[in-house]
Amino acid sequence: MTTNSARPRGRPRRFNPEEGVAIDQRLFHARGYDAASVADLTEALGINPPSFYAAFGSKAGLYARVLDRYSCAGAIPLSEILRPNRPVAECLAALLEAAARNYAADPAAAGCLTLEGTRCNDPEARDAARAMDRAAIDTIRRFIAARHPEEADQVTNYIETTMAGLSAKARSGHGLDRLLATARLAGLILAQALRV
Amino acid sequence: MTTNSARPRGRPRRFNPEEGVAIDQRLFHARGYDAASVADLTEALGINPPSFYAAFGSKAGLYARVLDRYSCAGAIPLSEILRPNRPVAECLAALLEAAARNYAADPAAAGCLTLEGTRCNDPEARDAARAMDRAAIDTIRRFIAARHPEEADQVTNYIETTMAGLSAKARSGHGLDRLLATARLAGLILAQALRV
DNA sequence: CGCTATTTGTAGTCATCGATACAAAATGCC
DNA sequence: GGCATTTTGTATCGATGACTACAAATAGCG
Repeated sequence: MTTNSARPRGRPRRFNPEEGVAIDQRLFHARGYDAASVADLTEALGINPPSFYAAFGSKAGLYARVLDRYSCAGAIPLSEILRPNRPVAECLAALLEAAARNYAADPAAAGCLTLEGTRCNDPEARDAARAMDRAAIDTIRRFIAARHPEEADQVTNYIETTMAGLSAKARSGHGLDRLLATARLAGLILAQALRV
Repeated sequence: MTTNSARPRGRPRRFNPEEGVAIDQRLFHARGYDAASVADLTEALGINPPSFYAAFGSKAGLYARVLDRYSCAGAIPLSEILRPNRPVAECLAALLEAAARNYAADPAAAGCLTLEGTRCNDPEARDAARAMDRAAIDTIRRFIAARHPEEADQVTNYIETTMAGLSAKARSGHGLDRLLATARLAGLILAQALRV
């Protein structure tokens, strides 16, 4: 067995890539994928382009890691909100409220990182964001279909559209109060739609 | 009085700027402001950059003319939908339905040109789109406030958020059927919200 | 101390962005 | 015809985009 030294062979890194992902996550969230340039991303990390590309491969590569991190740190915790032992309409109303709170939590990085990412102009980054978005939507649809199979498609469409609207309005300056009021109003229809 | 000749003095134009605005309107709508390059815009018109800048001043200048044209040709006809002699909730439900139809009308240029324009990365174009958006929102708010002053702000927020969501989802591929179903579901809450 | 491996900083690459300089071309006016 | 005026096409401009070639620097290993 070879020695498993704590430090690898060559010159040591002067920055921590994991911390870099966290820092640039905020930058991507604040400015959007297109408007966050590699020059911005490297400057925020205090490194030069070669270190950036050695660590992350490409701008889109870093963005993929940011999206992964976002699902664990920053995104709405779907599994905590969509509980199998609670009425579906109640869960979905809570989801919309959580979206309002989440999207308004940081005014400098408003809206949903993933949802906004699905609208950028880079095909690779856009596809990565869309894949993440689809996964979240499928989770919601399956949660609804488990108890309301007939209404699952329609209500899922309504939820994702409302969340997209909340994210868009958060980015255009709507604060917590307005988002929350809208989310609650939007949530009122769910009980009817699910025939509770 | 000087002679008002039909044709001005110098070399005649080989293209019609008004037609150019109409053609590039579709291009802006299809790709978004940022992704539609001046090279694209001039090629679509069959002209070279100098003719483009002589006629429109700048890319953002053309976009301002496109937004103006959109309000007359392409956008939702607010004045036809928000009728003072019809119940407010009914008008707003019709507005959401019109939005669904309008945003899905041309799959290659989905969503609302103005709403999508408010999210671009060029400050000048973004401000122009935001001004147009604010004007539309104010029209809606005043229409509601005329008969439901207490609920005007909240319901206006709900309407603009829902329309932003519909536009976003139209661009992400939702067809007429899904948008319409969502718009109708969203419209159901209006009667309750306005205490009719 | 060499030797290898890896990261670093400098200084670029090439493509594309929006926007222009300039002279030839095409018209009206006299 | 000759001049003034305006648009045209060609061929760029400088700035910025993502990305890299290359050699000096810094470590472990023998």
